Amino acid sequence: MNTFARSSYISIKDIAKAAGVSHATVSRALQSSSLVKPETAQRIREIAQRFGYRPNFVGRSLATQRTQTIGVVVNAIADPIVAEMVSGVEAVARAHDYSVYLANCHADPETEMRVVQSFHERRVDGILVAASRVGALYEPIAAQMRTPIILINNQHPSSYKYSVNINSIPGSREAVGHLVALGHRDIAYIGDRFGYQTDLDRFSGYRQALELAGIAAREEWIVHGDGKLEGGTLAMRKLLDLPALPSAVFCYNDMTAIGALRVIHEHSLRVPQDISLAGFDDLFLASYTEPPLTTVRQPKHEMGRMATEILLRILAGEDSDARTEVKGELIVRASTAPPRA
Amino acid sequence: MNTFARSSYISIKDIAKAAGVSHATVSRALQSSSLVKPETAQRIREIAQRFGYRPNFVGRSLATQRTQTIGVVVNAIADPIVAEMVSGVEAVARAHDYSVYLANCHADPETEMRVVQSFHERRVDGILVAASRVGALYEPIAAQMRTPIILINNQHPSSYKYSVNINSIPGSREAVGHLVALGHRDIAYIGDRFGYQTDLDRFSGYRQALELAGIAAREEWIVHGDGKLEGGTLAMRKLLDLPALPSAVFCYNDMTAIGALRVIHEHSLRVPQDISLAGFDDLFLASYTEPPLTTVRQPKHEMGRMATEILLRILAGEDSDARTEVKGELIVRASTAPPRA
DNA sequence: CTCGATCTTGCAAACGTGTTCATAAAAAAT
DNA sequence: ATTTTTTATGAACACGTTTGCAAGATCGAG
Repeated sequence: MNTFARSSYISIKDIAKAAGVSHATVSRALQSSSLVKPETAQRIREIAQRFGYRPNFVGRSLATQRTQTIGVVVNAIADPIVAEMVSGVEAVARAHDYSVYLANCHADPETEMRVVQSFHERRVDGILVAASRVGALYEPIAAQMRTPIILINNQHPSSYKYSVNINSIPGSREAVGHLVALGHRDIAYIGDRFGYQTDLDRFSGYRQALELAGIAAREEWIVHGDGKLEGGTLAMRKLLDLPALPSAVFCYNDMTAIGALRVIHEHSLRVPQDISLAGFDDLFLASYTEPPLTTVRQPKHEMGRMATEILLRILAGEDSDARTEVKGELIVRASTAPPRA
Repeated sequence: MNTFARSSYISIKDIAKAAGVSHATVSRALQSSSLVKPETAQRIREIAQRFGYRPNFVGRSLATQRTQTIGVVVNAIADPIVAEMVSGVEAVARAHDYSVYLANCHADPETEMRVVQSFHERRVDGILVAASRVGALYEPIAAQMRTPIILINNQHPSSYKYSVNINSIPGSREAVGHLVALGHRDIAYIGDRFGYQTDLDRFSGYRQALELAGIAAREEWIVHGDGKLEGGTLAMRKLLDLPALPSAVFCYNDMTAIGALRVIHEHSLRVPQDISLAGFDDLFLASYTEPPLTTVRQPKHEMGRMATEILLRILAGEDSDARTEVKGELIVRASTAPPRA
């Protein structure tokens, strides 16, 4: 046995006894209710201070039916995009005296729902799910649990009542449009076969930009990675093995682009002289690759903040639908240039 | 008002009424206590199932004085090392049915302690602090709170009872030794002026390796960044402005090294032909820089896991001191080579 | 001095669960 | 058939807080 065995903490009753009042009065005094005489309140607060009293949130939660806690479920904590989002969530949560539970679901829908259930059992006030694979299927569940669920970048092909999504279409259209404007006509796309809705959208933007320029898409220039660096390398290898090389490559995300960049260098080709390269997300890293990467900035931190603010608003009793959409901003760096003549 | 207004959930009492037993029996049935007749238990479980009953952890926590929750406080959620550690923590926590609170303290000791307090008020069963600026000062606090605190990479110059630290000295000594073995004698160090204990240790290892080789350290080749990429660039510029250039640079961490790498390239120098470069941490990125970075691997995920396991052991009643130390492993990649003749 | 109005306070119930203790019922032993 | 033992159950309290209600205290006006 060690020294951390639970034994009685000092509670509101202890200081009630010490102050010679009822514990109800102590409770009121500590929340500076106007129902208690100022001097008594002061005296009680001093005693509480002296005793080192700290309120017990568990008891309070049981009484108030509120835990001041929100649960966040993500696919992979260590993913830089996710980490940024969570950082945004945590910032506004703490600013409003909420704590945040963090849990991983490894992109598995069943685990995702199990985690949501576990959050519910802990009676979180609200739940945030990033890159949900469950999407609008939550609507009945949230209603039954009486717990609001907000989705960030819903990956299920459904429109959910409360969500913050990045609309990838204009961003990728703009990125590919930028390549077209530079004079490229042979533009490849490296997608993410696990990217679900997001991959579809980015591919959509790619196609729209080509159509707008009257360029026919070429089947063999559409390949897929896994959204991670490795996948980018494999996909880029496939492209470089082709008889006809594209002069530019638009990638599902920065990680994919970084993988592609590496393979391009391995083949002694130069970016952007031989091949232009663009990504999506604007990871911290993107500005530090060789050359710095042209990409579409996804406001990760911001999106975490927005989702949390929506949640807090719902918890405050407002009931506006909140299908918020953000757009990416094209950031032109050194990895894109006109094609060789 | 929206649909998420709190109103009564179904509780153990509801299904007690439905089953025609007391709520005590239901409680027992649901934790499969041997005190209740198997058939009754079965019947109760079925009714609970049908009612969609989910236990309320708040009530349970109040009764058991346990929340099955651990709090994690970190300096910056989005820091890749931190994210990896948290990922390790979450994995073992969830495997043992613990939930984890995550909070940021932005490397500010006061915020750090405030967060610890807030975790205590929520009656977490234990607390993990990564890169604490408070260190052993927690000993009395943890005792008073009756809540175990485990430190990961304690940054306070004090030895704390429960901690998992990386001992940077052998790792950096090995890294610099590797440079020496390659034939380098002019080796610079780029430190982290906010690195506290860790910076001291890595510098120590550097000096020991030099001493071992009978090389005198040169004041002007010891510069400091901020542990981040930007700091690395500034520090490297300072080195490159010197009349006498080092032939190798050992960096406080990979981020610093990546910054340095960038500046070296800007000056049209090559790594490793002109300058060898080594880092510390083995970030995911380190193997994807140009050239891949020689570095010392810090087992981030592992350290998160270990700390959590220690915590769980303490919570199970064991009371062994646990000053665990891990070592880094030198990973030789392409950024180090013999100096030019 | 009395009466109503206004403060201040305590009592008790509530929140949802776990747990101890006593007792009833059933089973086993005599 | 009676006593002892075992098993199953419920009543009651505990956990720490909030809160509606009522009672008591205080005060000012008449």
